[in-house]
Amino acid sequence: MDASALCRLSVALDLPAHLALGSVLTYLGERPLAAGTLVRVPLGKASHLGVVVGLADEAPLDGAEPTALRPVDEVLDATAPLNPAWLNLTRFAAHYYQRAWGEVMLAALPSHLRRLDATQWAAQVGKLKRGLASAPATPARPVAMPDLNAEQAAALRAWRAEAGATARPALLFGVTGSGKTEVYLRVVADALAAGTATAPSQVLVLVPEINLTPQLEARFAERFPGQAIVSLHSGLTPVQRLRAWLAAHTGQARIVLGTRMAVFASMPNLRLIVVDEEHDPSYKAQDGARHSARDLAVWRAQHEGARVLLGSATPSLESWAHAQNAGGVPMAGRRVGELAGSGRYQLLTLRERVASAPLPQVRLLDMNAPAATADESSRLIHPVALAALKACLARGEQSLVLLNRRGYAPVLHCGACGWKSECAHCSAWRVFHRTDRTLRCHHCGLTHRVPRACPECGNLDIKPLGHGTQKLEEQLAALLAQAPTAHGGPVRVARIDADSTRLKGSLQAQLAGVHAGEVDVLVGTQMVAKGHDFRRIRLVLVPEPDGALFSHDFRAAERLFALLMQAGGRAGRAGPEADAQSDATSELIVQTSFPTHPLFAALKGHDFEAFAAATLTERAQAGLPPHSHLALLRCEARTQAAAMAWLNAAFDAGQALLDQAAAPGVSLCPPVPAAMARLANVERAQLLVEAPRRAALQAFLRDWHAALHATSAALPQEVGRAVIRWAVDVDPQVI
DNA sequence: AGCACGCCGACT
DNA sequence: GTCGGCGTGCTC
Repeated sequence: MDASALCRLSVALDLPAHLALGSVLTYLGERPLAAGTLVRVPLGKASHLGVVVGLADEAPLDGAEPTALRPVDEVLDATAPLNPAWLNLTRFAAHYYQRAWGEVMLAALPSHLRRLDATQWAAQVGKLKRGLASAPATPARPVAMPDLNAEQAAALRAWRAEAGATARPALLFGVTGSGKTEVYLRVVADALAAGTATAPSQVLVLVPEINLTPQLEARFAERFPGQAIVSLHSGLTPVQRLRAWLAAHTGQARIVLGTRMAVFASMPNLRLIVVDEEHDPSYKAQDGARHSARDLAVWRAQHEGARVLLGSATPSLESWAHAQNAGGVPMAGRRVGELAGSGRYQLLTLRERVASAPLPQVRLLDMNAPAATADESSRLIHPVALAALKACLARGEQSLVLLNRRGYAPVLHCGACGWKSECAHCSAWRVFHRTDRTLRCHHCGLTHRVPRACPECGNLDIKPLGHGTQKLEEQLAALLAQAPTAHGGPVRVARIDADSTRLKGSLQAQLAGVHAGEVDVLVGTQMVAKGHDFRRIRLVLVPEPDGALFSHDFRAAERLFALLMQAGGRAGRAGPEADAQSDATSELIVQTSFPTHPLFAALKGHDFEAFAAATLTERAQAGLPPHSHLALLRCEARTQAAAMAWLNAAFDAGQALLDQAAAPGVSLCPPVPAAMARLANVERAQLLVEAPRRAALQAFLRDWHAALHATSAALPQEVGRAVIRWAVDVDPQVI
């Protein structure tokens, strides 16, 4: 082989971040390969999947020049290379979230691809192409579309009024039941119609959870017959995911529907991204590069000439601030979408529920009142709430009781010696599950049979403290046992939570049972509050929301408000299946010991805007997001002392950088143990970084991150050995 | 992270 | 005499 014909290729690989090597290595290629080409390259003994990111120049490599570059093993060229826009997206995400580019790219590719050689890859691609060629082309019949109400039409007009390079991201702010999905369907139809025969448009639709994909996929399939729709989420088998990814990458899939991972789908003709329930915390990844799929969706759309529509009944304060006029100052009393003004985001507003179904009445029950403290059952279910449940039963209506705590009781307690069922591996209680008589840690999975007697003192009288969904289900059944029902039979109480839906398909089956009217009272966790329509439910009861009001987590109230609004929205949604008495008002009952809390006043008025304005003011005063930008440096170690020692060194290194005044306004908080200090026998601590401007935070993180490797190398060996890993979390969800 | 090489106790 | 314990070190 003529050595002069060889070229040096830069190839990004998924290498562990603490490796001093970086993630882009240099290999010899027989010919230049376009950036974005998939290759397999040797590294040590094994062959790894990598992505060509360019030709390496003749300058010396990072660190010592290796004695000999190794040639690439093979080129996976059965498909087009990943396009420059995708490379830019992953590179931006890597920089922004302080991770290696190769790690982000390889995590964004279907994992099954790593196991294929060039021949197997070509076979997969061929299979997909043949499959598509033989699939009967469904004729694209025109589909009957429901009429838009005035607000939906106005929102669509406003959306269409912005076009081209100057179009802003749009925030569709619409109460539950206001018909946001219909607006999504219309803007998707627009985007698909705007494509050309040679480059048919592709659309990406993001949803917060896998559970929501089937119903949305059905809705899109019905509206867009003949258009290839694929789903992309972690519930797929590796091969299914590979196929869906490939369909998106080749441009054959016109609509890609998925969870946060789908924001990285390779889509050569991407024209539109819809982010449904954009406020949902699930969009923020909690492992690897802790990216926000919603934020990346906005960035991606703006850099690929696509448009982006964020939708929510309770937008994130970040998005809400962007949709206000000057500099994020909220403006109360805004009129409908068409008047949406000069924010960074276009605001589209839907205030009315479709078919004018009324919003649920919100009733607060004061749990300090004598009626609520008379006996144990009243402390759980206020007599007024119990009466409302009974009235529902008598009328043959369904009710939903929402408790965000699964299991029977959150902790088991010995009254004699004070023993509690703590987890041996986590700083948490093991939860009492009565159905299988176990104590289970919900964090690490540690499970034991419930002891017959106190393990500390042998006392036989150990008692569950507090209540979870299992106990609530049991107690409601007891409290309602004698209540007359419209169907004449005994009351039917059912429970839907992560425990009852462990088996594949069981959530859908249980939801179907509720829809079929086989359940009178449904007990559930937030799982049932999200996205599922219960047209027969007239009453939603939230017995214990107070925990979130005074949480150390500054976003807890925001999440509670969203959950309560969403829960209330489950009640009495109008629709073709709504029963005859659909004009009857539905009700959201909230039991609280703090009835004067301003959150509840806003809830009563269904007034997200008031809640957002008040919360934004508080955040401004406290210097919290969206008025500032945060990052966390997290450290995991075998001992808390090692984690703290490591973070203290990182703190000093960061402070030294700040003393050079490189990043204006950035400040560091001293390290503290994490809220859950021990998880699965790993001690965790963290250090908060705060900055008034995103750019300053980014500049600081870049320099700091580079310095941290040297900092940790300089620490005493026993600290270094005890540290398991560390990582930066940019824009953390909880601090 | 893998997966080597590398130097000390219980087995056929 | 080997098989294997996992301690350190390297991977373009």
